[in-house]
Amino acid sequence: MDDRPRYMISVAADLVDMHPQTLRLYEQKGLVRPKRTAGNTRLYSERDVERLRLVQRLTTELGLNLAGVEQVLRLEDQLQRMQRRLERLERELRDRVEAVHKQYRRELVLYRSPSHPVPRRSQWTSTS
Amino acid sequence: MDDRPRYMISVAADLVDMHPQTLRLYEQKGLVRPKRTAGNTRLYSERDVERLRLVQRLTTELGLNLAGVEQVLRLEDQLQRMQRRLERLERELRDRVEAVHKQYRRELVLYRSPSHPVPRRSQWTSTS
DNA sequence: AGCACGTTCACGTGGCGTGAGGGTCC
DNA sequence: AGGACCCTCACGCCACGTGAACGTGC
Repeated sequence: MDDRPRYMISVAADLVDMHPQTLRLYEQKGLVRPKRTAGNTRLYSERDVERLRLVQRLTTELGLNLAGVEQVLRLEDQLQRMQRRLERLERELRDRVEAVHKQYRRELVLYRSPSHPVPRRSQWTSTS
Repeated sequence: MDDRPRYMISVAADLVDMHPQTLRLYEQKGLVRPKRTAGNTRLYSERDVERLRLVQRLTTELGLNLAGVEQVLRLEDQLQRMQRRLERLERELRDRVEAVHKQYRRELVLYRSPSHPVPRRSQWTSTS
């Protein structure tokens, strides 16, 4: 949650076990964007460090070059947004169906005949 | 639609303007899987050629290495499957809501009072 | 004053495209 | 028999990680 910039480059490099020069290279390629102090010193946030770890996994374990890392980061971001949209849609499906049921229950109370009581909903909702 | 293997390697290489040796390299890395004749000659399908073009775009235009291409192909495939699932879910949402409406319309016909005609649906569906 | 930061340049390694050599199939 | 296929090996280039040199900030 608290994601303020805090680590200068040597600390960040230690945290992810990489060469400081490598971190500078990654910034130059636009893969991480650490903040800077007034004196131009890089400050890496926890999120920056996490991204560094991801880049490290992609390069050392999977052997991607930096152009590939950039594309993979882009696609994974896109995938994550689509994932969220999908979950939202699933929730909406449940809610909308429920809303329609509620609505009709209200209407039935208004319009039903006194001699014909409204049956329980569970008896006339067929779908699971 | 018709996607039979048909191009031997020199023809496929001409089609995508690449070196035949490069195509063999891509197969070795598992990026394309052309069929073979009984005499062990590679035969590329239209789909194979299309994949070659994609690999070409990723390598020459975007500068990925082959490990990166592999990951990007995997992610794009995943993205496409998720896209289809999303469309399916959107359709389902519409259909389910409609199904509930239909169900209640039937019920209202059965249970309404003769002195209280059922109002038009457009009047008691509030949500957009 | 000293140490870690900044940038730029140089070097080594490895991936990848391409060509050559030699064998096999139609 | 010739040409295009197969495979393996070799070479050159470029990306990238790393170190050095040198200047600047705390």
